[in-house]
Amino acid sequence: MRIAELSAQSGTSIPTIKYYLREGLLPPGAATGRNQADYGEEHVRRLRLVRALIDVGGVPVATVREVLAAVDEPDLPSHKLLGVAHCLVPASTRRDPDDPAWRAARAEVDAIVAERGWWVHEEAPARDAAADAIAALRALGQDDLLANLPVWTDAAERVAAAEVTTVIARGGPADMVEAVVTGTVLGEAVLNALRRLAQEATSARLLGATPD
Amino acid sequence: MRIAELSAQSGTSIPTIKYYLREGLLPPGAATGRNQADYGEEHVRRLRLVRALIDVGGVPVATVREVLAAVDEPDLPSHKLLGVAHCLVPASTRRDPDDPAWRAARAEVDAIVAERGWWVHEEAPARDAAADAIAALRALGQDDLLANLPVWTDAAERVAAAEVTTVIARGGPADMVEAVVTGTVLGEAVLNALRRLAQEATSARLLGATPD
DNA sequence: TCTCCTAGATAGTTTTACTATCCGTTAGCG
DNA sequence: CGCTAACGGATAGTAAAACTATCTAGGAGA
Repeated sequence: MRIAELSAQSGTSIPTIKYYLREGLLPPGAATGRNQADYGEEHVRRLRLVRALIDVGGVPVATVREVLAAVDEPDLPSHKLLGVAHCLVPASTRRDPDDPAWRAARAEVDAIVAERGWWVHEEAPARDAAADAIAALRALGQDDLLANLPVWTDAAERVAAAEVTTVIARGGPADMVEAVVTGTVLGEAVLNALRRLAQEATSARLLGATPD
Repeated sequence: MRIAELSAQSGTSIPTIKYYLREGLLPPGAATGRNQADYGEEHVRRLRLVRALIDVGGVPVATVREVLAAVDEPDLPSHKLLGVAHCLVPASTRRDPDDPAWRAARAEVDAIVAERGWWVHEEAPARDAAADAIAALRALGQDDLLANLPVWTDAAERVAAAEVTTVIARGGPADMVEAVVTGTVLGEAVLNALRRLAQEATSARLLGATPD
């Protein structure tokens, strides 16, 4: 198919598709002439993935490129599957690893990981991301919210167990890595939205709200 | 204190503080002259909250302003506490409420809410956000990941119960609404990071990864 | 008095994610 | 065969967000 049909099928404007081609988010179509190229079903599929990551997941274009490069890696060993998701943890600007308060938060994260018997790289970006949030809560004097850390950890453990099982149930490595990416990003979006809904429901129940 | 000390105590540059003042994220200091103002401890505290929401939570400046306006509302009824968090659900651009696939996803969300006996506003933005993510997963043909919906819902329910209990345990309404904001945004950051860690740990366990 | 700081206003910068225009080429229709 | 509309590729322009810099006066403290 030509670019007009790719645009029609995906609901993405032609200039945007050209932009994604330039940025390497979409592989070029098969050239059939000096100024003609042929796009296939895999382009429609890839374009849908890109739009989902950007629109629903809020992933920056540059990060999508990194992730897709990993997805396209032909022989990705299965124990490195999750490594792809590391690209998706935004590395915070202005984090000060020398700040004692931050180091304490990071130690708290490491303690949780050790206590649960989790096997996680020492340099996993998610450790730092968790420390950032915990340090922020402490700095704001919201220690009582941190009392929920075990509940959050339990929830994370259960959810992760189900998700990883789903990924492994996939056949080939290509399907698995795609499940990792979509599961990480879109699963997070679903979970966060459900958490908001459950919060509203719980507060309505406990505070006895009435529909106005 | 004057602006230089506010800047020093918060680690935020003076131009940025002025920007936040202009944008209404920070209340003006008490004027002591035509070009002098006095800032207090509450300004330091507010500035820390703003930075946490922006840096750790990734909340846009405009949204922070909305949320803080609600936080400063003097007599917020307790059943409207959670309404403040609604500002924090980003309203997706390019969502098509007439798309049958999206309507199906939205119906799925409504079914979950009904089945759990949750009491949630019909127009809650989180319903639409959940539908967005579910519709995206379906469009990508990742139906097996959606088999985890009950697990996600369970996790959301448990986490929300703990969090709302913490909020209610706070004394005054001002403390409660601050717990809602920080708990929603920073709690989400903690939970997402822990989920990533648990995913890596689970995959290492199930796939038998070894540290290289 | 002299210098530095301050509040407030205005303008400039950087990054991100597109969007528009132009150019030579080519497909497809009559 | 000729014509028009679409194409691929390149380049330039735009819009929003989040700062950042400069300017103008007017105090504060030594």
